Amino acid sequence: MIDPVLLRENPDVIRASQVARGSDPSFVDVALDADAARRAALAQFEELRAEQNVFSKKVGQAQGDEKKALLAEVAQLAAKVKEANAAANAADEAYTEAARKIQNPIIDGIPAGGEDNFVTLREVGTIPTFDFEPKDHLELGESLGAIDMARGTKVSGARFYFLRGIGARLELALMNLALDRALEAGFIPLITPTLVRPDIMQGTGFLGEHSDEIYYLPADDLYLTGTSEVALAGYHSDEIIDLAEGPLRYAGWSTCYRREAGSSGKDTRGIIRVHQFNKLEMFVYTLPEEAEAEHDRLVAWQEGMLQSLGLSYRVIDVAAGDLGSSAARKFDIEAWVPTQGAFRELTSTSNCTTYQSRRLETRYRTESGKTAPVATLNGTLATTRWLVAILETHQQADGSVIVPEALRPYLGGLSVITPVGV
RNA sequence: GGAGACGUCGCAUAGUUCGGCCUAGUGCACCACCCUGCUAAGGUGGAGUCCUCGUAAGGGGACCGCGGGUUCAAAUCCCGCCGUCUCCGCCA
Repeated sequence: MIDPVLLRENPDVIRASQVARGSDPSFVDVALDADAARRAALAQFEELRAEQNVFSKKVGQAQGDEKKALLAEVAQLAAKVKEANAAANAADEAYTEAARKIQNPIIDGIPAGGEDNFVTLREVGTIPTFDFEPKDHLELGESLGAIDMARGTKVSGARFYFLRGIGARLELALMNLALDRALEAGFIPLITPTLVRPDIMQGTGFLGEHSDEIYYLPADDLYLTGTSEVALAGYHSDEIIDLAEGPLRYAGWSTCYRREAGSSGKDTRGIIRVHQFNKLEMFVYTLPEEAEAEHDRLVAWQEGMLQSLGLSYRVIDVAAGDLGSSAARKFDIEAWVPTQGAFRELTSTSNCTTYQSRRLETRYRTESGKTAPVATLNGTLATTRWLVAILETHQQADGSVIVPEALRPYLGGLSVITPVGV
């Protein structure tokens, strides 16, 4: 939800943001009109209600004929109040609807344009080269006994898989490494619910543009979350939180469920794009003026992970048109996937400024004692997809894979994964 | 799934019988000041959230789990929903 004060006082900023995103700037004017109408309707209702309150008090004290007279007088007023109340409610809803169509104003200076207009901030690591024909992650995963796609499909359908043996262990090792890093940085670990109620799904903004992507259980009126961000954002909804001791940083682990409805035919091979995977997500509640610095810290923690795993990657500043509606800026980190000859997204971190917290009503107390919306940020610290880059990057000619040193302590010191007997 | 009880301004509670005396009382915690010399107690005052009008001082309105209804008037009566607790049933 956008800041209504910004809308009223500085609509041009929002218009410019809408244009940069490739969205419709006319929503701004619709919302402005709706805001004015809403306030007028509210004022009218409140005036009538005040009048009615005065009368009601008198009626309560009056007796006999005087009471009768007052009741006659006030009867019409009651009808008017009811009408004005309905009008004010309708106007308020109209405003909310209009305001929700406006996306979070982008942070000044981020690239304009769509998916292909990102700016590469830096490339880190050397792109691996092989003096043999590298295998892709699925071929490796199958020969290592780590990924079983066929049985995943048998049991659950396309885009489902089993991680088995070293594959299962590797994923747990990765998650544990990420969790330890998060703990070092002061994050509070959370294992989150993956089924949430409609109001939380709505509040986090996922029911809008992502609604096709979401699994829904009609018998229970619950949604399966595609990321623990949903539960983490809902965690402090409707609360006034204390930021005096610094930001609240949570590391949420959960399984994530995605329908991948719009991506048929894309990434059908292997575990790059699947209906179910695991993720450790960072989520931060902080002061609005701290948000950009925190955003940089989140990227730094992500880069720390990728570097420890010996992956080659680039950090991109995602263009305005490719942002979700809640994000004011987004950095993706993409790792080199050798058999694709391309960088593929492994992490994503968004600065949602106060947009998300306004919807969910998460506030803090300013020094003057007033409440104000907090800023929220989120970012990936590890997901199942990372196994793709790890396996492919560290493969050797004989089909074995070298375990990155950072993961070895979590695998009982194992340094090389070798193919299982075929 | 069945039966019952309950949901009040940070926490704990009063108020719901019989609608208006509730501008929602009290205790704890909190803030300021006073008193007092001592790991404390006491006194006085203040303080909720949200919207809105106003340069301001200061007004007005909404909020007693959520949403409707009855009424001149709802914390209080009626309906629906959500949640919590207890007992029973079922159960990976």
